[in-house]
Amino acid sequence: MGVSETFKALAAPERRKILDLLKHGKLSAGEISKQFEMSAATISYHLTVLKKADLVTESKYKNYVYYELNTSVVEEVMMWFTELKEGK
Amino acid sequence: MGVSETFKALAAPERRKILDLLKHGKLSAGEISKQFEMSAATISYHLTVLKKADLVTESKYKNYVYYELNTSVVEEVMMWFTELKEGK
DNA sequence: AACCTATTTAGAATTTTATCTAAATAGGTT
DNA sequence: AACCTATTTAGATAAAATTCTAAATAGGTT
Repeated sequence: MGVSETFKALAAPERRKILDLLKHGKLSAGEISKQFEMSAATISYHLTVLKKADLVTESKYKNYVYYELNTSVVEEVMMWFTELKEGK
Repeated sequence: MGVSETFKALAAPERRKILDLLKHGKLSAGEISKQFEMSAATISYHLTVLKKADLVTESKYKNYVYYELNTSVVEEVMMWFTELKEGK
């Protein structure tokens, strides 16, 4: 829930790719997993990191787990950058 | 020189604090170091990380090394966020 | 040259991350 | 209930990041 977790989450290309995939809407863990070479367990790990950083939210339907981009945290980090740039 | 390096560099609170210190102008490695409990060697390490991420630039004067914020990379990362948010 | 101050580099120890396989859990369907 | 599919958790291993102390380098001053 802190800025460190957010940046840490964004530091891995795999996780940024996941966010990119989610730009156009919800996807299940499996649908996300298919876009990578890594094991489903590893993708699950990356999804957990993104979830802890509040960059995605999850919802369940049947035996699927859907992930969705959480743009409010993106706003928060943009704010951080703006303040850095403006020397506030 | 990549987005990963930038985010990785920003993920540590010590390094974000260094950037904050540099918001109002150049500081030498020693002046920065004084603001932390850590050894000068460790701060030097963090400065190297920031330098590799292009978040700071360095210049030498006498036996001092001055560090300065590099705002152009900040712009670049803001762009990345904007595209994520706008779903481009 | 000898010395002093500032900073970085080297090497070691510790912690954190990332990945895999195998097993566990959860929800349907037959 | 038995089974199948989707996903996560556990445990192990390997790699990367963080920190320290001690030594090396760089630039002045005396």
